[in-house]
This record gives sequence, structure tokens and C-alpha cells, in this order.
Amino acid sequence: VKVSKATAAAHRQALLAAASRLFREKGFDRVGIADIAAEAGLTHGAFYTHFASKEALCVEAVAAIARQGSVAVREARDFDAYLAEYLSPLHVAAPREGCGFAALGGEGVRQGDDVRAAFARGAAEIIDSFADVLGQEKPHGIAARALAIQSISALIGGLQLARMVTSEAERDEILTAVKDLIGALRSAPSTL
Amino acid sequence: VKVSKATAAAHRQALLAAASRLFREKGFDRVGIADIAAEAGLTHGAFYTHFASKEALCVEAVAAIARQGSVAVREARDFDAYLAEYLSPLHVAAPREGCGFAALGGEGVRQGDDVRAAFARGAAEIIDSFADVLGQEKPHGIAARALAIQSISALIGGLQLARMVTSEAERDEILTAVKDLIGALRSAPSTL
DNA sequence: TGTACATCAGTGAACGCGCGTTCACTGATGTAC
DNA sequence: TGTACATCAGTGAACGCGCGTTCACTGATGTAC
Repeated sequence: VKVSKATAAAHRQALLAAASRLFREKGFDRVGIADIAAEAGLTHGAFYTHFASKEALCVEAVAAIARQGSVAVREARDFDAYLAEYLSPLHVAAPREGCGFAALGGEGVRQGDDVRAAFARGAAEIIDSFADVLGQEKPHGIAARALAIQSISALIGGLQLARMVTSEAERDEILTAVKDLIGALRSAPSTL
Repeated sequence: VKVSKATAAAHRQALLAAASRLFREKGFDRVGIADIAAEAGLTHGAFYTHFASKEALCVEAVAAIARQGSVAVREARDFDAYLAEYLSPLHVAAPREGCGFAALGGEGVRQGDDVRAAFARGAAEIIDSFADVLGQEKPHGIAARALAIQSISALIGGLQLARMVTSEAERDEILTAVKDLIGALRSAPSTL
């Protein structure tokens, strides 16, 4: 059943989008080609007309997820709005649509070389994005990169920690503590 | 081939230790019962005389890994020594012996309910340990818990970020930035 | 514009492999006498 | 203390299942005339 080129291109995008969501939700290893194809409204056989292998799909999915993360910081109304969203209970509960580094970073570094490389590129990209945004809102000069790295570390670690605990009280305590940390970081003298 | 009770108990410990190492190195899903048994010097069949299932093993392994993390903070010479070790290139390169939260936290929250619960207990435990140590070295009062959460978040996120990048320069930049962050946190007025 | 045909996206059965788990069997342990 | 036997930790073959990948086939697309 051949379909038009436009439809085929849409299918490819649908597969990539489905993979990007499912991977964040369940991890690379717990998502099968059939799951991804089904979420995209196709059967597993069709997958291989769009991607050479699961590994190839993973590489593209990681790139897409990383880009999404960079766009989220760069296009946020302001950094506070971004922080509030990142450190929200909603984000804790919905990894499927959320930060890919927090959801997949741990296992990402154990994947094949190409996926590892995609994570490396993504990490460099998100650090640059943070540094740009932070350097712009208030000129921190050289410290902008350090500030970016510190913020990203706290955000990723904080989100993961918030996902580990079970009570809402613990979760909110963590989200607040990390929010406070980054707030203090930004307003502190650059000697910090 | 029955063995003495002492030997059997040692085998159980060896299985647990092997699992705890292999899980951190490769993740829960990429380590098979046969791998674990082999690393412990046994065959896969023997596994089931010690553990009811892989899931049961995971629960115990997570508990063991979390305990190891708490012990590491509590028994470090001092907090600076702990930080230096946690944020060392060695730790970046050797997840097998390192922090289980950084290595497995991301996928841990997607495991079965019992494993999730083990992670929740482990998270609470490590927060308590950090708060105790930090509250002791300098009385931060109520802020000790927030300080603990902030430190843990930055450490876990920073370690993961350092594992994602490929160049030593990037890695060292990240380790230094996170070290600086926590240093500043500890010396800052509690209003931070 | 209309028609014939080659192309190729999609389908679903099938293959091979790895993994968690089970089980009949082995033989050393440790207990009962 | 020595002996006979029940116990049970460990072995390795086997089972069932899921998953990545392949492939013969289908039928709509889009091109050549």
C-alpha cells in the first residue's frame, strides 16, 4: 500500500515523535519497534522503510529531544518562567513530554557510540543555550558558562530526585529547594 | 552439588554484589541473570535458590547501593573529601563502583513498584545523611535539609552531565563548576 | 488529458536470538542414630 | 566417634516469550507515453 510522498514524510515524523515520547516515558530498552509504530499508527514493518535500525532511530530521537530542550530555554518568556515549568509537579509526573536529559541521560551514556555522541552534542547544545540566556538577562561575563552548568546540573538532578520520592511533600520540598538554589545563584555576586 | 551454609551465604552476597556492580555499569535491562551468576562464579540456575526473581534481586540491589551511598557521605574524612571524590574524573569513568542514584535513578523510577519503593527509601535515606553531615559541620539549622537536597541534586545532575560529554576539557569544566557551586552553597549565609 | 506500468510505502508472517524462569538430576552437607 | 541417609545448593538442558529484523506480497502513487 504505497502512500503519497507527503504522507510518507508525515509517517516518518510521526515515528520520530512517537519514539521521542515513548523513550522518555519508558526508556530505550523497554520500547519496541512495534510500540513505536503502533503509536504512530503504523505496523512494525513500515518502520524499516524510514530508519535503518532501532539504533539509528535512537540517534535521531536523542537529537530531537535535545533540540527540544534547547528551544524550551531559548523561547521561554523569561528564565523564571522556564524554571517554574521545569520544576513543576507536572513535569515530575510527565517525563513523556519533558526533559530528555533527566529522563534518558543515565542510560544514554551506556548506549552505542552513535547515541552517546548524540548525547554529547545535546549536552554541549543545552549548555550553550543556558549560557546564552543567562548571559543575556544579566551580563555575567565568563561566569555565564559556569552558571549554565550549575543550573543544568541542579535541574536534572533535582527533577530525578523529585521523581524518586513518593510523597507530594517530599517532591515539593525538593522542587522548592532547587528553585531557591538557582534563584540564589543568579542573584549572587559573580564571585560565587 | 550442595555446599556448606557458609558458602551458600557467601554466594548470595556475591550475587548481590555482582548485581549491584553490573546494574550500575549497564543498567537493569542490559544485565541478565546469567551475567550476574557468572560474575559471582556460579551458573544461572543457582540464582533462584537465593532470589525469587530478578525483580526481587533488583530491590535488594537498590537498597544495598543506596546504603553504600549513605555510608560514603557519613564516613568520609570530611565533606570536602567526599565532594572531591564524588566529583572526580575517576567517578565519572567508573559508574560500576560509584553513585547508584546517578547511574540508575533515571530508569529506576520506571521499574516495578517494589523497585520504585526501594529508590524512594534510598532517596529519603541519602537526604537524611547529607542533612546530618551538613548540619553537623556547621549548624545550618532548618536549612540543612534544603542544603542537602540542593547538594545532592547538583551532584547527581553534574555527574550525569559530566558522563555525557566526551572531551576531558568539558568534563573538568563541569566538575569544577559543580564543586564551586556546592562550596559557595556551604559558605553562603543561610538566607541563600 | 488519459492510459499503462514501474515504483515503492505499508502489511503481516516468519526467523533467530537472548533472556527469565523451571526442572530433573547430582553429589556434598549435616543430621539422626 | 562413626555410619547411613535425608536435605538441598548447584548444574545445565529446556521452555516460552518478546523483540529486532527480514521478506514476499499488496495496491496506491506518480511517471512515461
